Amino acid sequence: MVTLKDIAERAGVSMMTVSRVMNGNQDKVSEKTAAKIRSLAEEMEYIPNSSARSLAAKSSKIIAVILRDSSVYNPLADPYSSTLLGYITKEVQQRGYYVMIHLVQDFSNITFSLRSWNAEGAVFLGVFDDEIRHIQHNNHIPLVFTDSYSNVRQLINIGLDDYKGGELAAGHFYEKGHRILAFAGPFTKTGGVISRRCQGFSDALARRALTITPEHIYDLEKMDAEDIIDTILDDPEPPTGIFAFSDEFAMELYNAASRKGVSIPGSLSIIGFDDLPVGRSLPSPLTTIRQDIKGKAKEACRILFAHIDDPDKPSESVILDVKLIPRDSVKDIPQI
Amino acid sequence: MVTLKDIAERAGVSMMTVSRVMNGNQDKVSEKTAAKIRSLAEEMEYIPNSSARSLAAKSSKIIAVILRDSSVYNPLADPYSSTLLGYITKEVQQRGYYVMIHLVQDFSNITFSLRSWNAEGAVFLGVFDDEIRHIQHNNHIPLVFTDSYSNVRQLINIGLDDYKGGELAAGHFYEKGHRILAFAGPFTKTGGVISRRCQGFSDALARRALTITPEHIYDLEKMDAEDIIDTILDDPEPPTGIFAFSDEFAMELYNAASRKGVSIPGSLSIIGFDDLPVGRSLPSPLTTIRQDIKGKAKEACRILFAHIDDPDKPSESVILDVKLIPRDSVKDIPQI
DNA sequence: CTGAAAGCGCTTACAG
DNA sequence: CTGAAAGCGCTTACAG
Repeated sequence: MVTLKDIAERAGVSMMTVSRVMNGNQDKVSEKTAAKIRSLAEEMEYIPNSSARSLAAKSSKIIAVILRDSSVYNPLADPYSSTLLGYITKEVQQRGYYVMIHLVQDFSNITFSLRSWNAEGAVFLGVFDDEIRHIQHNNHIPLVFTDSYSNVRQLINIGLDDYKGGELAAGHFYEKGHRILAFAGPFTKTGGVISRRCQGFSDALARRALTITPEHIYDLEKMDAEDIIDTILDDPEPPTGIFAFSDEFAMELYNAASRKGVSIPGSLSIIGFDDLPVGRSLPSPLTTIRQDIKGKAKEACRILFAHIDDPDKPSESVILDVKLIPRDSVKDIPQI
Repeated sequence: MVTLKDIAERAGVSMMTVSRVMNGNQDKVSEKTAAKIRSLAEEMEYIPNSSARSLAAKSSKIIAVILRDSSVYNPLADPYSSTLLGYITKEVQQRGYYVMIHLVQDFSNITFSLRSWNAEGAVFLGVFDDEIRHIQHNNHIPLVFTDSYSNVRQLINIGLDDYKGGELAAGHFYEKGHRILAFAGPFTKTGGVISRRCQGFSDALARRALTITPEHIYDLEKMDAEDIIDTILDDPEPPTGIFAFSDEFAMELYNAASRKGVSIPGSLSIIGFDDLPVGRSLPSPLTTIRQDIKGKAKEACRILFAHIDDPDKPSESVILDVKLIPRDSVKDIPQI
């Protein structure tokens, strides 16, 4: 293993000079010496030891990305989370930092890992509302949350205008002539995000003198796509349109409907959320609320690194816009 | 920050004794001292410094997971890769190790990262046939490849019986009365895996006196799902069944067909590969070749850690079995 | 069963 | 522009 010392000896300088050159502090080294050291480093295939740097400089260049784990579920099987993780990793690597993944069930562990590796920052995917306070209290590095709704002040969060997403869906259904609507999402699990989408949806309907009845709010903690279609089939006043909390679930609904002979959008219209590639390829391409996942990753990392550079920067949250993407999964119902 | 030294002082022992207790080498420490140290460590919220341990012991507890990156594509948007990554991460964490992700375009970089962090092992996702030799030459830690076909001896690879997968698909189509078949997959990109699936498919057909014509091998580097359906629609002797290289693409085909009024399996039958959840929820649930992604992750990690424990262990490769899962996307064509 | 010494490869904080 | 000294928090390899 080639070390700074080896290079220093062959260059006839001290370790410090080599260290300075390797770290790009070359304003303080003569260009001649610097060039010599650089070529020597290349020739000798010098690779700096990250552990040693981390120990001495207290700067690890490690960013932890933390996802909620469960014993039954693989968190990276969710396309939204894994896509976001992919973009975040790209952003982090581009800055010369490294990503360590942590799948956690319990948050007492996370402090251990963060501190043990002296992580310089962390990004949390998924919803961790309850634990935010606790996590922030124990970790004094920049912490970026995504999709969190929390009362904690001094929070860095990259979120979406979920409420507006709900409004857009309601508006679109309304314009297309739909009057009885439903919402489907997992209510307990994903916390704030889902309830905001539902709230925006129902408020926007209320403004148009429409109400979404409690029976038309399908809780995915209690039923799946097939159950929903069955329920609709038995419903004396069935909804003509459903707003699904995600494209992935919209697709499940779509397929469950097809299986049971309910045509989309003929008998039932659907609006999804996310605008994942899968929606575009459905037989009737999915009308959806688009969010910019890549943009979310970029913002998360921009803010994260701004805080790493300047720890005293006041915390800043970003709410990204969402957009209605009308495609073919919502039927046009002429009003008499 | 609490260090070994702090605990040692309060316990009235040397750092070495504390170190031994923290690392579980307690056979060499009196139970009384050990208990005292353990409770002190807990009280003081001691968290070992991984960088220091890594530097001193030359054991980092870091496993690198390496995926091929591209400037246009997000490798974690692929459900197979991200699912596998998730399971691998669970396995690694369970053993008290840490996962660092590396998305790489060029393999000269990977040696840098591996060495810099003193990674104890690496798992490669995706296909890296050409570069395997080079990677192995530069890195002398356990390296586990997945889905690789390579001539390199001394290779640790966790693969699948892709050829058999092709045979199973062919056999199933044949039994169901199909006589003109097609294959769809990206030929240049994914290297060996795809061509083995295709070869198994075509060989098994040949054994039944059927040939798959070159025009019926659709290369996804040159066309997409819609193009394939168009081609079939214009085909004087169209295939009645397509074997798609992945469930994800099978779903795209499925939807493209529906959009163009080609009913599945009425006019066109499809067999996928992987058995991802998405296939099960299609209107006609997808017949597919199942692979055990979780099992692949478990095997990869089992072998990886076996080699970390014993570096002289001879390299061992595993070929996991695949299985036909008949569902509803293949039509029964009665033979006259 | 326990400890003193040396060292892992780097950086910080000086001094010149 | 350059370097000698001290130290980051741990483990290895002894010695007793």
